[in-house]
Amino acid sequence: MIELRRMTAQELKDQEVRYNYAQALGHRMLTASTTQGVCYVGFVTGSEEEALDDLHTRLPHARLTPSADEQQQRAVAWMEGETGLAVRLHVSATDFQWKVWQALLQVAPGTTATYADIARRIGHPKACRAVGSAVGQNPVAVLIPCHRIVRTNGGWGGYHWGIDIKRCLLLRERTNH
DNA sequence: GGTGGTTTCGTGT
DNA sequence: ACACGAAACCACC
Repeated sequence: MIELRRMTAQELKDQEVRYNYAQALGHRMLTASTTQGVCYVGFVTGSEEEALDDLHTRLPHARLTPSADEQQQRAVAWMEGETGLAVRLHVSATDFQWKVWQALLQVAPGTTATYADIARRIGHPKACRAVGSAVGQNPVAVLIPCHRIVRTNGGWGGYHWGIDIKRCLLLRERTNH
């Protein structure tokens, strides 16, 4: 069970964020959290510093401290298949991004949806391109399954952390479900 | 089946 | 006000 909680503008402005590196899905990952929940999950595709840069880009006002906590550990366990635990997410979003990310949570494991599907589902049937942008800005990889969104014409679409990782995630889910 | 130009809309500047 | 996307559509070859 994934609980999605939205940061207020005030929370975004002055935020204590703890971050920690972990191993999941056969990759090195970076997780981060506020006192309210997990605010970032990303793949470490290069150096740890580069991964931290990506986190800092998404939360420019956060005060980053290296530290682990229970919500981060739950997120990692969830990715490894322990989906019984509740994981609380705490993310900053525009109204449009909020609708898109909630729609992503409705896409079941082992299945995919297209950018146009998501556009229809949130009531903006022509905003497929804007949906693409919003999907790409998802700060919580895997738990908010932006990797399950593909192109109408059958293409893979893109992936913030590299198309190879997206393919791995989809192939893995396809065989496990 | 593949390519290229056009449409479309939320964001960051 | 303007340019840019993790897109889609249509025409044309």
